[in-house]
Amino acid sequence: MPELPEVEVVRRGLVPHVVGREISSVEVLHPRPVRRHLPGPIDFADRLVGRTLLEPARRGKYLWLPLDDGEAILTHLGMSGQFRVDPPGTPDQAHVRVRLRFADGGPELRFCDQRMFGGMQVSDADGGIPPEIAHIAPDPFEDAYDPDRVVAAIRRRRTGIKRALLDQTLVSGIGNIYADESLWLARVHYAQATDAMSAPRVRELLAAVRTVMGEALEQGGTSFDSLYVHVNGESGYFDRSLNAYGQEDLPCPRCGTPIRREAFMNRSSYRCPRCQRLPRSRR
DNA sequence: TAAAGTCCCTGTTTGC
DNA sequence: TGCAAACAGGGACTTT
Repeated sequence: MPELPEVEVVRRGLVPHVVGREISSVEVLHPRPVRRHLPGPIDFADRLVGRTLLEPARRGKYLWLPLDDGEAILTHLGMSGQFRVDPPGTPDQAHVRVRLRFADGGPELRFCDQRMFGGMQVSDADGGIPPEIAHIAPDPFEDAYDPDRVVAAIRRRRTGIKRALLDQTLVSGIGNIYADESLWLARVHYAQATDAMSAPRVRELLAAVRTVMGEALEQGGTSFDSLYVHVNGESGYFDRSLNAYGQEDLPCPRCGTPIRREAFMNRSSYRCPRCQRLPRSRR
């Protein structure tokens, strides 16, 4: 499931394959992945033909391919989206939804998405951040990221800390996996009340977020059951480094207590029942 | 199956 | 007190 590190790996992987290439044709094989492009699939295709791609950019889990006219192809991988680069004529892998062909006759770009939570749309980005994602906060690796502001915003909330970490308008790029891993590293319970956390504690947790996602990035991202792969089809290795997520009943690497899985927000949360305890309520 | 991330809807709280 | 805006939480969407 692609979160920030996986999306960044994809972005870097795309750079040598798309920059400076002119799109010659676009094939939309399923309407759902372009559902956010309100003028429809035909307009989506028409708008792109003849355009040249610039260097891919990213904020949080969103990735966009800027075009030479200031617009951009804004994409989100959802939970199973992939970009694949393959020579023309290569048999399609499963779930190819959109295909871009290029004027140079070289490898084509395929957007594959089994579960179709992801999507693409042409955005009037005007050379900057697409307006559709202007409400998304900077991610921890951007220059615009300001930890002080994020700490303050989190402490103003009245909710559980994991819910706040997953709120892309506070800080972007964090999904279920890295939320659990960061909470484990910082020894924080997922349900910890945000307004009861000290500023240094929140700052510590945000530092853990950066640490965890930075390490994942170095290892090429996390991979699960082939849902996330590099543009060449290879998967990342960070899943071998997970300490909490998906580790139910396995010993906590820190204290040996079995990791527990609990339902939270219609999802699973993994935590060490010893390292990550909920403090007694202050109210 | 259960699992994922985002959007949308609803209900509540806050601020002027 | 009244109203609008912001916030919080839950479900839908989709596939295997």
